[in-house]
Amino acid sequence: MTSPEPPTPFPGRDAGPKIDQQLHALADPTRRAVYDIVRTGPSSVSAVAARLPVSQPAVSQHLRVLSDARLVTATPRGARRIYRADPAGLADLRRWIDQLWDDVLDAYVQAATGAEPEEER
Amino acid sequence: MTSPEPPTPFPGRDAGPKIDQQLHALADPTRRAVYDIVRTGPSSVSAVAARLPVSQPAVSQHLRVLSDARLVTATPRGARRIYRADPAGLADLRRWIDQLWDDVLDAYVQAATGAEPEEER
DNA sequence: AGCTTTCATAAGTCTAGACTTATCTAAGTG
DNA sequence: CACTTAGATAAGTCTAGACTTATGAAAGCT
Repeated sequence: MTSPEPPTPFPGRDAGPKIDQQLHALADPTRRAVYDIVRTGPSSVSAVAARLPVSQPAVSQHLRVLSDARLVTATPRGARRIYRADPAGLADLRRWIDQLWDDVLDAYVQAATGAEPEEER
Repeated sequence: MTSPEPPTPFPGRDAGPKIDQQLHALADPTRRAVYDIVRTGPSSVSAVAARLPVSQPAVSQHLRVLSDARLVTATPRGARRIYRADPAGLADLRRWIDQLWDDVLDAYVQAATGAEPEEER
């Protein structure tokens, strides 16, 4: 075989905007710390800020990113807003990673076992 | 109960440098595209660059980040360097997410079921 | 009604990092 | 050998985004 196509100009396959947001959200250490606090136990913004060496607005901004990524949800409780982890959002990311893992492992064993198409240029 | 401790000054728990590198590596869309090409089939640097709208040095730099994060490995093949996905690196990230998922789901059902310690201030 | 608390948002700063072009080395090819 | 090809690295630019302080809007408290 070895189709005579040009180098396939562009894969175009993307992880989708949601996965992109979630990876971006968890890539920052401070934001991960915010998430760790919130997921351990539901917390208000100021309660999170009290445990981290950053300002309250910084925490609000991190929680906004986590909320947009569907990794946390907010529930108004009087003047406070209680943030908690949203399992549904994390489930999406987990599915994505699992799929990736299956693909990678599959390609790996297939390369190790007999058939090796090797590199493509 | 309600322990009389101060707000627990800092969690200090971090995902570790390796997970941090891997999340950071996969958080960039272009780098994810590089990874997608390489994981689909082992490729040289120029083969990757030919399929993406970025320069060859950009691809080299992305592959460096992916390599440092143990997500890809390089094998010299003459003047070329063949890059392929490293399952071991991805396994680390997958384990981390799975652990996170277990924790989050656990906290969620525990909050839903009876015992609700609610927010902590 | 004021005064306080809680939080989001606005606006500005400053650094990380995603790109570029310009090399330099190493390995193949005539 | 000269010449090309492959890729890494250096150096510089420019934007995203992680912070800050300042302020405004709700909600509770006395």
